[in-house]
Amino acid sequence: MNFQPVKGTHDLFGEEMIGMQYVIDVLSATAELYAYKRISTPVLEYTEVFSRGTGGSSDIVRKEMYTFNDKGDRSVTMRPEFTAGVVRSVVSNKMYAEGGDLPLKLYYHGPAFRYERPQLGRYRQFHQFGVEEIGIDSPRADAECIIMAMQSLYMLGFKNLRLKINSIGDEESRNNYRNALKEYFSGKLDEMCEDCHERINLNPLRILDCKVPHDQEIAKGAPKIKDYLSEASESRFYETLSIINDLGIEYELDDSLVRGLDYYSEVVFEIHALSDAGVDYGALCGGGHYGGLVKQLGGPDLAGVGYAMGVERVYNVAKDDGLLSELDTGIDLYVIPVGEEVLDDVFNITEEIRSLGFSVDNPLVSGKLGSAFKKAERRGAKFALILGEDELERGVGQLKNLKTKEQKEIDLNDLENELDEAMKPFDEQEHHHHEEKE
RNA sequence: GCGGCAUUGGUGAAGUGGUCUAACACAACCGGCUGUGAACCGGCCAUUCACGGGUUCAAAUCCCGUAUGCCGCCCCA
Repeated sequence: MNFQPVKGTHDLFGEEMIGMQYVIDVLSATAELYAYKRISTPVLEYTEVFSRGTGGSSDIVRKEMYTFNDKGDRSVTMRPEFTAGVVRSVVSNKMYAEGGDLPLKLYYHGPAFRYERPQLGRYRQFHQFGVEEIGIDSPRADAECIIMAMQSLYMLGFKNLRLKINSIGDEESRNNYRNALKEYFSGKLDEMCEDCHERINLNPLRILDCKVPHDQEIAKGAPKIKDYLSEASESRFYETLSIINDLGIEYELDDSLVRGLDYYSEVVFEIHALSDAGVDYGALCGGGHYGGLVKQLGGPDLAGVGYAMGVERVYNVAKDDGLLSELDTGIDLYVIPVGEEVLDDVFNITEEIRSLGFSVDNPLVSGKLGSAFKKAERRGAKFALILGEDELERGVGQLKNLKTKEQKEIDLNDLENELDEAMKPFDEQEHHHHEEKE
């Protein structure tokens, strides 16, 4: 028996776990700065939440979902993305009715599932972090959302981000545009790939996303969405752009950017980053405005805006760029007992130190002093506290700074002050570290 | 879902049909060494080369299938 993890899934532990957690912490902290509150919704939803919410024309819903019937013969799906589930939750709980504190500002993170061919930076079980702002319909809200996405990546230390942005307009704009595209492509369909034959009926916007070179050539001559935007959509788009621009954030207009999910309307965006090593992990972040989704899922006619990030992708680029190299993963202290006789006392003293708020460990069993030091090293301990019979009799311990190798005798009856004193330089160091980052 | 490449111990890997009961290195563990992490020395560490089948006197090495990984397509975070 040699079990492997299920294809496209992987175990998260050690350095990677710490790094992923750090990424999530920074993204969450940024969301909190923008007054967002965390929400957690179920992994499982009724399939209809996604088929109606995420949209039946999207590839995600059409062929990438983990869908099955439960023992009660209900069709359920493991979420392929969060937005539909979060909006469903907003509607189920009538959050919009709660004292009228709109807009709702919600952030989330957790695993999502798509049945795809695994590749670098793409897994079947992967993690998303995202935000949804629901109940406000303003270009300023859209702009704030985009700015927050950029800001949270800057907080992680990213320098070279590419913000791609486009508007796909309101319902009316898109209908007109879709018709124009159908007309343009229908004459050229013979030269185009099979997928595009389907796309023209399902959602002609998606043809613009086609990666087949010849199709791209044809798509270049296609009508542009910007020529079909209603006056309202157009002015709204330029207002969003000017807010972003005023903050000095650079963007790139990309009229082939249409996004794969059906609920988007008006402004849509993606953030890309190549790692310093030149590795392309794909879009780090994607999102946009959605006008009709809340209503589509049975709620009132509320607009929303949001984005989602791929946590693994963000982590991978951040790691390649060395942004995670100084994460502090060690414990404060490792207590080293000398001799079998002191184990009980060491156990109790360790507990006492924990109650003072320091992370501390000891080997629990007696062994060679050298191997205890090695354990301390592997735990990343900043200090070792050596305790033998001699010390315990005198009520003292040998506190050794494992980095500088300096050792001094401390009073065990005054552990709190002694340890606070010893840790001080480390706390300051960490403090500076954070300041540099922000 | 389609196409390409890959898969040797905890890790990096050598090995392209017999000399492979798989080199070398690192790590781990044990001991020399029962109060300070080193160095040194000794020991130990894949009867087995992803899994299943085939070819052959002989296979880690060739062939087929399966699984997984990576790359491209598709799609997306």
